[in-house]
Amino acid sequence: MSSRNKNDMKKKPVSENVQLRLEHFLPYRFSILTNKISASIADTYRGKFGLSITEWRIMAVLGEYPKISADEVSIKTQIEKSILSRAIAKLLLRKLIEREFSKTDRRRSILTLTASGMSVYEEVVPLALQYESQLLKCFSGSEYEQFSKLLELLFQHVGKDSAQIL
Amino acid sequence: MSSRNKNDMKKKPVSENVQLRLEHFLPYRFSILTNKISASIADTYRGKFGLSITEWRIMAVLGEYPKISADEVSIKTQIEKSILSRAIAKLLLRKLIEREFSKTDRRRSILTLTASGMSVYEEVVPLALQYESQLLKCFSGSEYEQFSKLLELLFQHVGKDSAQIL
DNA sequence: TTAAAATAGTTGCGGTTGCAACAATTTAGT
DNA sequence: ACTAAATTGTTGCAACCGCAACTATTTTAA
Repeated sequence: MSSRNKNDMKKKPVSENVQLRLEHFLPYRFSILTNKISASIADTYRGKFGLSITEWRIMAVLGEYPKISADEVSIKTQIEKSILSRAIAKLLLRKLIEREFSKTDRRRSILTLTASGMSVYEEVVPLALQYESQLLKCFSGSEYEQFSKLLELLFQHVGKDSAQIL
Repeated sequence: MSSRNKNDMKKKPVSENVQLRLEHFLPYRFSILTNKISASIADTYRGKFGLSITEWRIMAVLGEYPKISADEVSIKTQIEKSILSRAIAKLLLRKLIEREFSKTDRRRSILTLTASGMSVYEEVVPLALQYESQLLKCFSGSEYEQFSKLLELLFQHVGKDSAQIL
C-alpha cells in the first residue's frame, strides 16, 4: 500500500462523495406529498364552506370532544396558541362555535359547536372520509395494513423528542 | 314496513353515522409528521447556515442540476414562482448562487451555485443524509423497502391529477 | 397572607405566503 | 410580417404565521 493511496483517502473522505438526490430524500418526499394532499383538501373546505384547514381542524376536534378548552385543542391539534386564538375568534364571529368560561377557573374556555357548526361538521366528515378512501385506493387491504403500521412506527420515532433525532 | 321506518331512514342516513377520528385520519397524520420533520430540519439549516428550507431546496437542486432556470427549479421543487423569485433574490444577494440570462431566450435565467454556495452545499448534504438515516433507524431493512415502495405507490396515485382524486 | 411562578388566552409586530396583475420576451397562427 | 397567445420572471397586496410580550387568573410555597 503506497502513501499515495493514503493521501487520496484524506482528500476524498467517503462522506463527501455521498450525494444527495433530492427527489429520493425522504423528508422532501413527505413534504411534497403532504402539501399536495393538504392543498387539495384545503381547496374543498375553502370552496364549499369557507373554512381554512386550521378552522376545520378545530371544528373536527370539537365534534369529537365537545366542551374542551382552547388549550386542549392546541394540544390535540398541535396548532400554535396565537393562531388558534385568532381562528377561534373567526369561528365565534361566524357562530360556528360557542364559548363560555369555566366557573371554577375563569381563564379556561369551554368550546362547543353550535347547531349550525354541527351541521357543517356533519357535512364535512363524510367528505373527509371519502377523500381518505380515494387516497387509499392505491393500496390493497394488506398494503394498507403495512403502511399504517410503518407510518405509526415512524410517528413514534419522530415523536420521542425530535431534538434528539437531529 | 311502516312509513315511520322510512322516515327514520331519511333522518339518519348511514353516512351521518360514520365518525371521524382526527388522530387516525391519514391526511392529518401526514401533515403532523411532515411538519415535525420539516421544523426540525429547518431549525438546523437556519441555525447553522441561515438558510430557510426553501432556500436550501433551491441550492440542493442546483447542486444536482447546475445551469437550470428558475422555472425548472419551480417544476422540480414545486415551489411557487413568486416565492422562488424572492428566495433567489436573497441567495443572489448572499452570493450563494449566480445568475445569467440565456442568450437565445432572454427571459430565461441560468442559475448556478457559486464557489461559496458549493461549499455550503457540500457541508449540508452529509447533514441531510445523516438526518434521514436517523429518521429511518426505526425501520429494519425490509421494513424500509416496504415503506419506500408503498410511499411510492401513494406518490404516483396522488400525482395523477389530484383534482380527479377529490 | 402574600409574593413569585405557572397557566390560559390575546395581541403587536415583522416576516412569509401566494394570488393576481404586470412587464418583457418569445412563439404560433394567419 | 403582424397580432394574439404563451412563457418567464417580478411585484403589489392582503392574509397568514409565529415569536414574544402582555393581561388576567390561579397555584405554589415561604
